[in-house]
Amino acid sequence: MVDFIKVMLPVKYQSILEGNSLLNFTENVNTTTGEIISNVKTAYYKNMKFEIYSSGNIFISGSLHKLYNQGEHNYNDFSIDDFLKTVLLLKSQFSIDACDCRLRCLEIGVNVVVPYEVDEVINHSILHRKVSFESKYHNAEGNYKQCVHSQYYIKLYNKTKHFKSRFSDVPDNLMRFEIKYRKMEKLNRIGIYSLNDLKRELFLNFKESLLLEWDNVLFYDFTTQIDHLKERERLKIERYDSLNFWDSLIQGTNENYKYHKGQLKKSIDKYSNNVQSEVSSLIGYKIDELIKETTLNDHLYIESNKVVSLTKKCIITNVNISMQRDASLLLSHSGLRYYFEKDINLYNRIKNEYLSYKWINSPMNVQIREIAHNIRNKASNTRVRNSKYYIPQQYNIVRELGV
DNA sequence: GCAGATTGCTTTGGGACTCC
DNA sequence: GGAGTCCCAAAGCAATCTGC
Repeated sequence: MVDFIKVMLPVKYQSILEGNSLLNFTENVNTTTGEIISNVKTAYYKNMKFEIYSSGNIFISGSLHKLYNQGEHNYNDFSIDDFLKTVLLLKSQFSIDACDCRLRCLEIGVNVVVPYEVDEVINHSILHRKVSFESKYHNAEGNYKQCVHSQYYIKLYNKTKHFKSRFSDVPDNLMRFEIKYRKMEKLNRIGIYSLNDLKRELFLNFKESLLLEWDNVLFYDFTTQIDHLKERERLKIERYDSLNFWDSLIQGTNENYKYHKGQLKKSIDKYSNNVQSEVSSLIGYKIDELIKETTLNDHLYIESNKVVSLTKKCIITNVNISMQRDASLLLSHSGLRYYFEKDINLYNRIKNEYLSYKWINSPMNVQIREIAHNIRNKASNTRVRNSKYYIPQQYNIVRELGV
């Protein structure tokens, strides 16, 4: 959940960092005179930047999430336990105490697999608290959309697009929603001053903030079905998809803006899948998963997972189905429920692939029933198809494999 | 024996294609 | 253009299995 940080360290760390063999500090030098022309020494370690200023100020900045991943990426989940391990890594490798890390900047965010094209979701996010989203590009982060407020930024990323070419296990439709606090006032108000203040219980505040700010996105729902309406009514709703329309409203009275926001909400409730609310639930689930107490030392949890570790895989989805009954060949209800509770990313990937559009708004138990149904349909339809193509005496590799 | 979980098979609906 | 055919995905339904 915690990603980018910028912290200030006390002056005592100058000699500690300069003496650390993992850090190679460099300075800008005039190549003709040999004179040092900058007032800062800089070193890099796995995406983290270490700066020592001649004034005595020392800063570390970068993504803790990427540091945890060897400086490579931040597309996977970064739980509170992973964060705490990374803080311990700062201590063990650089002798940096979390309580000495005075926060200057903090980014919190969450990666969720959404059941839609991420670009569709991002492109229909129009405003955040009356401020429009701008398209941005960053060497390390790729394309993203950002909304600038005086104390914080809101950012939306398509992580699949950004990382898929480099990492094969990036899930499809992976969206990142992020708040970057560039002023500490809001965080100070809830007692966050240093890295050491980022305790488990405070992460519930982060959940609240992320959900609140996602809810504050003015979103035109691209699943809105209004073809059947009279043209006049349809055009009234379609104009809500235009940034220009909302821009003109922002210039006008607040009442008018609120009226149209209300009308947009009504049309979303009436004619769409309510994508924003769906994504909100996914963000909530994901955060709950990231901040829950670790079970790594829980004996019963380890024992129960031993069963799952005896890898027996579904012949269609290729996921582990050891939690189902012994004779199972296909991922079914209990397996899907297991993944819904323990690996929502995987569950959503399976849901995206096997749940038809018709059931997308159905209750969870119905969705699970239909996902399981479609998985066995796939097995059965494949079997029927193959039986047509192969004559009985012919060697059939598909039959041999049991598909 | 019963309820729920799991599976397999048949039927249905719709899209793509061909032919007249 | 529309009738016929093929193919595929999804829905419907019944049978079997499992745990209590």
